[in-house]
Amino acid sequence: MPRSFLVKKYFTSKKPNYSELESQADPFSAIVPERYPLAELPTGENGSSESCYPSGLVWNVGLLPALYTPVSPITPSPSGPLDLSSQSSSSSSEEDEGRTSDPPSPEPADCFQCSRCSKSYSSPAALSRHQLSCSREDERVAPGARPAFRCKHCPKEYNSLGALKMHIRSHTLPCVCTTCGKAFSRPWLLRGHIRTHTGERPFSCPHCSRAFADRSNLRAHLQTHSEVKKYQCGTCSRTFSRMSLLHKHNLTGCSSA
DNA sequence: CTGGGGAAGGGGCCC
DNA sequence: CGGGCCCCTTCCCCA
Repeated sequence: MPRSFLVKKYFTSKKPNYSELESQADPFSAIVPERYPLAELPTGENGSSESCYPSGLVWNVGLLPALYTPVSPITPSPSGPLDLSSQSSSSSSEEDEGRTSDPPSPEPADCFQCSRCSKSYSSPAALSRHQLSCSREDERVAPGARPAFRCKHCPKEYNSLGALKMHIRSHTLPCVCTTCGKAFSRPWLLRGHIRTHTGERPFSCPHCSRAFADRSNLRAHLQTHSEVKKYQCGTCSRTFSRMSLLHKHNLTGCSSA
């Protein structure tokens, strides 16, 4: 599956107006809201609240047999699923025609592809990073017993139908932003995305005036206020606020190494 | 070049 | 079983 964050962003308003958000009286209430502060779904001309369609509308459960392969040793049932090659191709063409989160592929394809899951990356380093987690994932999925459900869009396998269904959403991308048409696998991903349109930032830093649309980004930001950061280089003991920074540090060669 | 912010993906857990 | 949320992770972009 193409990963949307590998393609150039096409949203225009990159920097929201922070001043609109600094008026929050109690930053802690914003950090730990009593209820998760759902972004208001756009209404009116920006679209209806149905930007993410209820599962019954777009996510047609009846299609499931066409989307996974039960590989149960008890029920081989080769005649069970539909012709999945045509199914998956029609589905992927559907993604290609607007359901995908990617812009219409003006760029050359990434040429470093994972042999396990077929994801593509633009550099060998990115691919090798991915393969670390991908192989761990395989081991997790199949520590000994063979998983029961296999995705028809990629080689991933799961030992529960629920897990597979969840995964398949990443192919079907049923949650569509009515503002920009971008599609997402889960409603809360769409809600987070909608905040990029509305500028809503419910997660405020208690130490400074910054606010964030995403709790994880706030968490990463909080590391920048900490003297000793979470991720430490084993060689030089330098600490970093993000694992990606530590990884970069290691890639570029720790000076103490 | 580096650090940090923004945006997004996905598995796991809980209800 | 499904939806919602948490948490971690990844990558891009920019100052």
